[in-house]
Amino acid sequence: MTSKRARPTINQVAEAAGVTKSSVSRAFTRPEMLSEETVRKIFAAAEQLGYVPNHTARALSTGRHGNIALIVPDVANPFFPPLIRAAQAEADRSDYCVFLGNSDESPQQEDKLIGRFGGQVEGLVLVSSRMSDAQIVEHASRRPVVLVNRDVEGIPRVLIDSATGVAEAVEHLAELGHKKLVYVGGPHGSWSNKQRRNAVRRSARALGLDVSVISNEFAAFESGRKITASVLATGASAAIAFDDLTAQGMLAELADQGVSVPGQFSVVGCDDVLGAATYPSLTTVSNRSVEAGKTALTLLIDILENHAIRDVRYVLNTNLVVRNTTGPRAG
Amino acid sequence: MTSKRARPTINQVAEAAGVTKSSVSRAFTRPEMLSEETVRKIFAAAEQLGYVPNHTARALSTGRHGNIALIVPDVANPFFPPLIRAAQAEADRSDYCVFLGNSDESPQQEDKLIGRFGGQVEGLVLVSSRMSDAQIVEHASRRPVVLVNRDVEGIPRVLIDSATGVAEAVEHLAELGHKKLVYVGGPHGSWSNKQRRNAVRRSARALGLDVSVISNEFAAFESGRKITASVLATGASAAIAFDDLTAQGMLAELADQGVSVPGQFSVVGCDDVLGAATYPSLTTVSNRSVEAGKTALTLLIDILENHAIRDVRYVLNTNLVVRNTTGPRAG
DNA sequence: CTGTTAGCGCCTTCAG
DNA sequence: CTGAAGGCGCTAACAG
Repeated sequence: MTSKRARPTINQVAEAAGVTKSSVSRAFTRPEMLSEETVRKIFAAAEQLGYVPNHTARALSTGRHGNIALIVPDVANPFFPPLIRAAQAEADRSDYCVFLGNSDESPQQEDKLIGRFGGQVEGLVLVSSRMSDAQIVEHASRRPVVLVNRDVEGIPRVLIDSATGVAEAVEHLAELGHKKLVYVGGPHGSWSNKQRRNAVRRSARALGLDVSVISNEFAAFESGRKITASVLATGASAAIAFDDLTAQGMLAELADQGVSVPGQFSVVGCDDVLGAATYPSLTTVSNRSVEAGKTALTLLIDILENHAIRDVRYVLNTNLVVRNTTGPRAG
Repeated sequence: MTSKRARPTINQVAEAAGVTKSSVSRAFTRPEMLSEETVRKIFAAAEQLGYVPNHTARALSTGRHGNIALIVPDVANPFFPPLIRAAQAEADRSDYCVFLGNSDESPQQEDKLIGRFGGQVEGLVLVSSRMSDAQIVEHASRRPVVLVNRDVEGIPRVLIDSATGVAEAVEHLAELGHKKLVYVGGPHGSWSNKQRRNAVRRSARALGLDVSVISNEFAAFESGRKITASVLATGASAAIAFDDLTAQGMLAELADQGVSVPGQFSVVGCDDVLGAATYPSLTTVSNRSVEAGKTALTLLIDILENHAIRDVRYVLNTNLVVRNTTGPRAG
C-alpha cells in the first residue's frame, strides 16, 4: 500500500534526473522542445518517484485549469441526466473536469453557484437557466458561457426546438377530430415553457382549434395530478403537457377518476423521458437532450481552445412520437 | 455591463485600503485578528474593487481547495440522480464544490477520472464503485474516500441494505403461494447485486422455496425484455429483478407475450425508482439513495474538517413496497 | 536544446 | 494588532 506521504514536486524530479525544473516542466508540456534523451531521463525519474504535475500550481501560473461547470435546475428531473452524461463524455474527451451545480430552480442559487465555482472554472454551461437575461450577460462578460434552452442574443446557445414537435402534436390532435385543447404549462422562468405555449397557440389558431392555457409552476408527477381537475373543467378533449412528468401525473389522476385514455381524453407529453413506461404508453414530443449536452460542450471547448467567440445559435428540431395516449375525439 | 478586465488582486485591495496584503488576507480568513476598524476599511475597499479571493492561489498555499468529487457508474441510471442531488445539497451547505464523474461502469474509466480530479480534490465519494478492493484501498491511502454501496473494510462506507427488503419480498411471494422463483441479476462488479442475490437465496432456502439465478450484466429496460424468455423457461412463477429498470423491461415483454401480471406471473423490482409509473404499478424494494447521498457527504466533510478518520459502516435498511405486480400463484 | 530568473495570488511564520 | 519576507509548485520569457 502506497504511503500517504506528500506528492513529489517538480524539483525532486529535476534533481533525480540531473536537470533543472524548467526541463521537467517542458517534458510535461512541450516535450518537442527537448532532446529525446532528456525527455526519457525525466520521465523515468518522474515515474520512479510517482510524480504527477500539480494541477493547482499549474493553474495559478497559467490561468488555465481545465475545469468547466455545468449548472442545471434539478439533477433529479429525468430530462437532465442524459444531457449531463453526454456533456461529461464530451468533456472527458478533451480532459476537462466538470463541476456539477444544482440550482434548485432558483436564480439566486444559480448565481451563488457560479460565484462559488468562480475562479476555478474556465467556462460555464447553463442549462435551462432561470436567471435574468441581464444576469446571464453579466456572467458571460467574465468568462465563456454556453446556454442550453435559453435564447439570449450574443451568447452561444443550443436550443431544443420543441415547437416543431408541439406543432405536429396539435396537427395530430386536429386530425383526430379534437376541437378544443388545453396546454398545461411549466416553470415561469423556463424558456422552453414559453416556446411550447406559443407553439400550441400558433398551431391551434392556424387549424381553427380552441385552446386554453393552465399554468402550473412545478412540473412534476404530483402537480400533474393536482392540475387534472382544472384541465377537465375546461371542457377540452385533449391536453398537451409541458413535460412527460406532468403528463404522467395527469394519466394517473385520469385513471383514478375513471376517465379512459385515449377513449375519453387524449394526453400528449413533452421530452420523451419516460419512454414506453407509462400505461397507456405516452404520446410525446421527442427530446434531443443528449445532442444538446454534447453540442454545448463541443461549443464551449471550441471557444476555450480556439478563442472562437462567435455568436452561435444552434437549433435542434424535434418531432412527435405517437404512442397510445392519443385517439379520436369521443362522441 | 462589467468589463472583462482581470480580477483585482489582494495587493490592489491592500493599496486601496492603505494596509499590507497580510492584513487583507487576514480580513478574509481570520478577521478576529484585526481591529474592527481595519476590517471595515478592507472590506469597503474590496467591495469597491469587486475583489474576490483567488481560489487557486489560496489552494496552492494552503493545500485545501474545498472541492470534492462524486463518481457514479452512470448518471443516467435513475437510481443515481436523487443521490447526486442530495449529495450536492449537503456539499453546498459547507461551501464545497463537487466534481461529478461518470465511470460508465468501467473500472479503468473510474480510475482515470480519479486521477484527473487528482490534485484538486480533497476527498472522494465513490458510489457503487466498480474498482477492485485493492484499487479502492490504494486511492483511499492518498486522500479521504467515502464509499456508497460498496463494503470495504477500513474505509468509511454507507450501505443501502437491500437485503432486508429483498427478504421481505421473498416472504411475500411465499405467502402468495409461489414455490419456485428466479433472481434476475445485475452488473458483476456490483456489490448490491451480490447482496441481493445472496438475500434471495438465503430467504428462499429458509422458506423452502426453489430459486434459480439468471445473470444479466447490463441492467436496463432492454436487457429486461431480452432476458424474459429465459426467465419463463425456468418454470418459475415469480421473479425478483436486480432493479426496477430490468423489472420494467420484463413487464413490457411479458405483456407482449400475453403473459398476464400478476395473474400468471409475479414481478418484483428493486430500488423504487419508477414510483407508480409502470402498469401494473411495480411491487419493489424501497430505496434510500437520498439519505445515502446526504450521509456520505456528511461523513466526508466531517472527516475533512475534523480529521475524524474512523472506520464507519453506516447501514440503511430497506423494505418491501407492495404494489400491483405480485399476486397469488396461478392454478 | 537547456538553464536562469521572475513571478502567478495568497497564506503564514516571525518580528515589532 | 500589523508589517515584512519567504514560499506553495509550476510556467514563461530571456539568455546562452
